[in-house]
Amino acid sequence: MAARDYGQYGGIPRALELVGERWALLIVRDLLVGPRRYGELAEGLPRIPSNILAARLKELQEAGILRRAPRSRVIVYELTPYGRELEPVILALGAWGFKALEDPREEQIITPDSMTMDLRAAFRSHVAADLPATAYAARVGQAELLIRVDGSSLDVMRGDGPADLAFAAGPDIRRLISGELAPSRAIETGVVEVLHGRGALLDRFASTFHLAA
Amino acid sequence: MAARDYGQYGGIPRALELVGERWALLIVRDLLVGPRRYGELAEGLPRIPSNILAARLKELQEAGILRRAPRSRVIVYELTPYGRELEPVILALGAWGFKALEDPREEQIITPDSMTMDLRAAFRSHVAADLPATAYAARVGQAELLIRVDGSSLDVMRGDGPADLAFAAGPDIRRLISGELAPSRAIETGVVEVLHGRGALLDRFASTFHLAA
DNA sequence: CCGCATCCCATGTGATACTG
DNA sequence: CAGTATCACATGGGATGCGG
Repeated sequence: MAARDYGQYGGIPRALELVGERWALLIVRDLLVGPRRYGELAEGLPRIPSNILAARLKELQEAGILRRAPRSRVIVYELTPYGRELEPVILALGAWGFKALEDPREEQIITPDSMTMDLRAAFRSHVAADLPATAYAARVGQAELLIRVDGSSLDVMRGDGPADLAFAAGPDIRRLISGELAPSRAIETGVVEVLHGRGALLDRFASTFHLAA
Repeated sequence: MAARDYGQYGGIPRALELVGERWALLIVRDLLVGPRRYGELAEGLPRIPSNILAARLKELQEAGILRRAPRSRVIVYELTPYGRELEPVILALGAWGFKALEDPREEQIITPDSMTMDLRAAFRSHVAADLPATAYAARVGQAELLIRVDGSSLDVMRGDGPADLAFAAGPDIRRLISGELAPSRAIETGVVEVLHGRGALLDRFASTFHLAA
């Protein structure tokens, strides 16, 4: 790539040369959830122009961060091992940015992949380790996620499924994760709507996923 | 700021809105080493145009990441507590990018602040904890650094001073830190020139600072 | 001199249209 | 569906200017 140069020799300038261009880290974020087709990426990044998506995919590929892989007649993009090493960076960045979230603007949407990575960033494995295994089915905006916590491991999948607690919420779920809003209050005020299961399990959810300013 | 929008609501898009613009993270990196004046920042970022530096400083200030602080007649820029929380992000990014470093291009320089943060990223505190306290005086390119390791704590200062080992090196010191080049070979081949002290201490340096692909 | 602001041009980006 | 092509525009880069 060797695109735009910062004139410096060091780890950070080098990283920014590789993934510092606009949209690049969002593409990597979505691919950290799993391999994606071109159209799936475009769908998850609604405002990216197609020429930019194509250009970034080419650059990230040349940088050895992702590869095009043929999967039974269709092509998917997947991270290379080196690309997957960006996970700590993305999680740290997401945790930091999460704390600066304000109320969503009109046009801002929540995608399944973005929600998945935010949950990973907010996941407190040491807390979860002391809690019983739990499955949550969450609908947040457009995103339908099946969240399974078992010991200190977290698995987030798209779609629905059997769960101990099923709930729907809007972007205000951020207030639950930040601790700004207690679980009981979240239900009372309608920020979270319990669809199935004991609402008390939302306490467990809030202690498992927490990211405070 | 609310500059360019990604149309998504989440931690990572939010972070990129705040520090995703070109040069922003390099400014934060230098300020993580310590407060800096406008001219010092410009000196450490040789290729940044002055209008961009001024614009970024204003944006980062409005985002609550840094503040202008008057220090006895002159103004310095320093990180706010929230800005300092970017340190894990910068270190993770630097560690990742370090592994992708190739041979330096002609115009690429090493600045004291960039070298300092790279050393912090490569520092293995658990290794250092088992080694005797050591002070290194390193001259790498333009940068003169005094590196003091004591237990699991690391302190890097600009300038010279008393040290157990003083050495000079070029950008190829990367090969020492990546493990590509053994300390003894580094001295033999002239990659590292020992100025003072026992060359054997370079072994200790290499185990203290290590970042392998 | 330091701390910017202004100007101009090259390049990257964004919206739309289009093609294999 | 998976991208290219085109073109208007915003941003970045480099030189220069300028007030305190």
